[in-house]
Amino acid sequence: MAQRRITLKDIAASLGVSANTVSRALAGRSDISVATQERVRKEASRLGYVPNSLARSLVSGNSGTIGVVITNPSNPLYSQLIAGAAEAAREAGKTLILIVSAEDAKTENDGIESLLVSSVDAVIAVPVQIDPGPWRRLTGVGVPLVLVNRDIPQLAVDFVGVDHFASMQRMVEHVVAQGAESIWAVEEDLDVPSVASRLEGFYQGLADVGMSRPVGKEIRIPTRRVRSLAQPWQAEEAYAVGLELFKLEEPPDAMVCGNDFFALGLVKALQEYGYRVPEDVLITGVGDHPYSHFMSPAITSIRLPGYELGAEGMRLALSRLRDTQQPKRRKMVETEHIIRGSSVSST
Amino acid sequence: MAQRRITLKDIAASLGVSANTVSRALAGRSDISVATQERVRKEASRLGYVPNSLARSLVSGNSGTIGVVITNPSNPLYSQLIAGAAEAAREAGKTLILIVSAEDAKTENDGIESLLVSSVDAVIAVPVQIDPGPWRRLTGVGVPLVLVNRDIPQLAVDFVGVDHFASMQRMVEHVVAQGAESIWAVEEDLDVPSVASRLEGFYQGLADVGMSRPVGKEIRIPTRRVRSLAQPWQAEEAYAVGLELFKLEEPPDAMVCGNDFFALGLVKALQEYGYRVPEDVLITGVGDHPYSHFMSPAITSIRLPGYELGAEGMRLALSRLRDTQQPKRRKMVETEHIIRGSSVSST
DNA sequence: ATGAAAGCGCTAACAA
DNA sequence: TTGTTAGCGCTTTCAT
Repeated sequence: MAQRRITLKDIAASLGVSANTVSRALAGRSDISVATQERVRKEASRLGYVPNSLARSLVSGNSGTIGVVITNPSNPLYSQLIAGAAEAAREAGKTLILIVSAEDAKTENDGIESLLVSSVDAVIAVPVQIDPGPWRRLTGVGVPLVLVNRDIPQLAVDFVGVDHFASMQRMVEHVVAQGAESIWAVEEDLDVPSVASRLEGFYQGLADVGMSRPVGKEIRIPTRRVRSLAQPWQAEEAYAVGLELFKLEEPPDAMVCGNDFFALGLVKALQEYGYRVPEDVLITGVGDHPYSHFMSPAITSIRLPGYELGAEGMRLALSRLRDTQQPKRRKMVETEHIIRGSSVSST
Repeated sequence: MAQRRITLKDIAASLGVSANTVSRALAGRSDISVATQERVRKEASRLGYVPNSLARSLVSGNSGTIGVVITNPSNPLYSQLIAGAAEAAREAGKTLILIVSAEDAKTENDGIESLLVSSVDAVIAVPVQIDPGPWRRLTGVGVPLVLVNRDIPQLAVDFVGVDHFASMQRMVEHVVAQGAESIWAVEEDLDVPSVASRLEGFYQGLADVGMSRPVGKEIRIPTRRVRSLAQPWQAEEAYAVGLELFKLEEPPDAMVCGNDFFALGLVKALQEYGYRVPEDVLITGVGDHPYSHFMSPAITSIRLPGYELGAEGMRLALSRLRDTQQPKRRKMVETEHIIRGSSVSST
């Protein structure tokens, strides 16, 4: 069963050469005769040799692994990010170590620690905490860090993200153009830059059209950290919050949500109170989740290119691995407003 | 910037003891004086010591890493699997190395190879290929393998999955009870055990109620491997296939789909031809994706506990790590039929 | 073109 | 209780 793995030494012994010769033959170095290279290669594959990257890394000083820290794979944005990062890592021959923080600072810290212990060559992360301290554990020992989607300006590291501010601002303009006069923003209650930017964009959008806070209102939906890992909680929670809310007051004529799950839940809650979407209330989301196109009404949303975020984040990390000194880069990937039935006034 | 990392030797030198003493002090071994332990610990944290797991693994023979091989993170089942596996790994203090095979055998093989090179202690995998060969690369050198959702009986390794056969059989019984007389199965065209089991269950369900193949028909929707990583393709593809299909022939009175995305796309295609769901056609899915409850009509589905699959798979792997000799286990997790509007006859 | 020796950071075995 | 030695598997000098 658990037979000892073949090492360079085994090949060397079997061939009557030194381990060193085997090493260089397999590395394809030019200072070794072609004949020997061939003999070694053949014997290696005959014995089923697999290089031990642990030993190799110990010598070379880099492990060939990249840490990826995300908050929640059940969020389509982040599952696509994983896909993009994995594909880019594969292309580069790097191994991907995954940390799931579950939107929890403690778990994130433990994850950072374990990445340090694992000697990852670089890290790309969607941070939970704004506190730069824990992340400096990485940058402090020279591990390149690339932040994705949520920036921490104090860290001054590479960043790839989307312009949540402008996206939401434009979404407000859209619903205003559709005749909305009373608009609510619906967001998670996370204290993270992406949510903050969208809320700023929300108020800026209102101001742009001469509206002010009285016609705009924030609904913050509490994040359920625990359940979120097993199942996205947002739609159900938005539905429940909506039911309670609409019992007390009339809904506005537009609700711009921070993600499509919220839109989903609110549409259902609204319908239970006899409101129609979009006739009575316009609804928009963010993320363009794969089902949004197929709802009735289809959900207006902002497409966030999660795959690109992951792939580009990985590329930035690999690039910095090659050149540590290059200036910090800040890359924004394009979003796309996809206007669908849920936000198009029928009047 | 990239300052050299602190090693045991640094602490030893700074304290005037041997590296070995430091090692054992930090390991909390009993053969070291409490006073020394305290001194060492304090100095270690003062210097910001982080153990090097590469070196540790090289000595100990196990890396503390578990490989997780999935086909596609954009599939909610597998994104939840990742979450479950990650959480279980975290609890056990293990590091998770992620491989995304993209439903591609070549990519999967490369992934297996890189897991070998990485010296993972164990692997849990949703296999693409039925060919046991590549997987024996792992089992052959004593790396415990746990298969999830898709079994490869020839390998005779630990398995955790769901009973796709019985689930689909029961789903057929359900639509028949709702009055369906002509039923189509809609599946991916993947040659994997899960799909095969559902199709067997489909025909068994028909046979159970005295129906035979003429009233049952298979629609196989081609898997789009490339696009699938960036975005789930199933709903769009099912929609497109549906449009073409219904142009040629009338739909049956029930369609049982292999996943909720297909159900989504087909409902839309049906509606474009003026058919109503569930009045004219009953539709069911598999997976109970997070939006299915919120569609109108809500989609009947089979809940697959992805998080549990991942967590249990990881637990099986860890358990085998502790005891290599224990008998192979085959664990089935419960599914749940969630009957919603899309499959409830209104007559 | 090849071999011998040293060492990456750590732990286990054996001394003292 | 602590230090010394050896070695995990590999690569990089430096000889030969």
